[in-house]
Amino acid sequence: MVKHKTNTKEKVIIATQELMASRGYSATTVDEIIKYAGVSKGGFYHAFKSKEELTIVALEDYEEKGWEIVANGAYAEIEDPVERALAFVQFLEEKSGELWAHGCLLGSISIEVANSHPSVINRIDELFDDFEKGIEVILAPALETKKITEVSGKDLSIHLLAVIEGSIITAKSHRNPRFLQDGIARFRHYLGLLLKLDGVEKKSTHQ
Amino acid sequence: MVKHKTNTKEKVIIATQELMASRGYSATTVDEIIKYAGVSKGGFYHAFKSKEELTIVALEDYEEKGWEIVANGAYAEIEDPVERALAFVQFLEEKSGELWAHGCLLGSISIEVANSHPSVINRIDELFDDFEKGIEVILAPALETKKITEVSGKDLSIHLLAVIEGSIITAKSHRNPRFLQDGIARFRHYLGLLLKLDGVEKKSTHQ
DNA sequence: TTGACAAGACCGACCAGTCGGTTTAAAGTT
DNA sequence: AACTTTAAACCGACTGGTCGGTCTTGTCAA
Repeated sequence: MVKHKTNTKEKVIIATQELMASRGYSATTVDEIIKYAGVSKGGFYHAFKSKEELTIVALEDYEEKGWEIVANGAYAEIEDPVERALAFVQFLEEKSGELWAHGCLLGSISIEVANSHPSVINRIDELFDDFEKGIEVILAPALETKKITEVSGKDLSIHLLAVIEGSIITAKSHRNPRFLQDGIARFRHYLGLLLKLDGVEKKSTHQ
Repeated sequence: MVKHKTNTKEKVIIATQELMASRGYSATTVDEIIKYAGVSKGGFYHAFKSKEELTIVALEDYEEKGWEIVANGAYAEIEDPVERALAFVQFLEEKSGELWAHGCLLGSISIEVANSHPSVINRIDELFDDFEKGIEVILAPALETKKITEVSGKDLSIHLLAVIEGSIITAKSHRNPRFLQDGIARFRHYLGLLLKLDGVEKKSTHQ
């Protein structure tokens, strides 16, 4: 297989991720995608058989790239499980602007396709599960170390994802990305209380 | 001015609220709305001048009806501010299926119109603010009673809204309304820890 | 030659919105 | 009560434009 210089697929996928994360599925047209990507309509339909198939590919690529950034954070080298879990959440907080600059692709799409595009919502379901399990691996050891049984690692990872998705919505409606950062910080505060630590630094500067 | 009794507006508004909450703005067509409402195209455009104007009216009505349900909860009669705040969150938990049966209209729309329909997103911004202030009035006294200053009532009300919006997304993608209930319960757990209460009952039953 | 793409005309379905005409019912007239 | 008047409420075929997707022709690199 010889590699070509111009990769239509990649450009289209990136355009789709940015446009759909900020506008959703229906409001993002194929014509907009190809214009944003600098690609022709013929090239587009040579690379993808439909808008729906492209969406699934874009979702999978989004999960892969996103998790790569998360998995390579410095927190991973901390040995103490409790400190590692808290550092992980702080890492998300710091990288939130980069990770969800245009919104979350999974969240933006899942809202509108739940009853109309089964193949898409099924894939989103699985990708959310992957994220959840990845986060659980980081949070659960902290709970075990502190012998906390009232909440499971799975519960916490589901909740963290909900906080992120919800904070993206409030950040969008208020047109202020700080709401996302503060939302994650608030989860960290919860986690700190749960792990019975004192002095977890926090900020609250909405406005 | 002669008054004619009619319910076209109301039927259209209800249809719009249900359809747009579950599909978003772009994916909800005017033809679908009128079919769902059992109204003609002419009747629709006699009552509303455009889809965008209808959306704003539907949002305002949504906020009004939603807050009416919330404001009339039994929690309001509890005198102790701490118990009242916790009962309020539990009330939301119990009513979540009714309040957000099809998703949240504000959340579903805000995701996709942030960069395309300024008048709509401005109104959503204000309506979210109204909700926030309404919740703050309920949560802040609990913090004052317990002399908690590390988090403000405003911070908490913003966070609760984010948890609800985010949990609606995870509930939709996993096709399981329990995620919403559990998300609110998790916030109640946080609030309980914060108010330094022991024995706040909690549940965690994700599959 | 072959495969990856460019360019863009074109298709039928569907979109938001329009328009001329019809129905309804309250109010005025007898 | 029986009529006419009036205007709002309502109807649905229709319009211009956009949608996702197809198709043909052509370019260029390996």
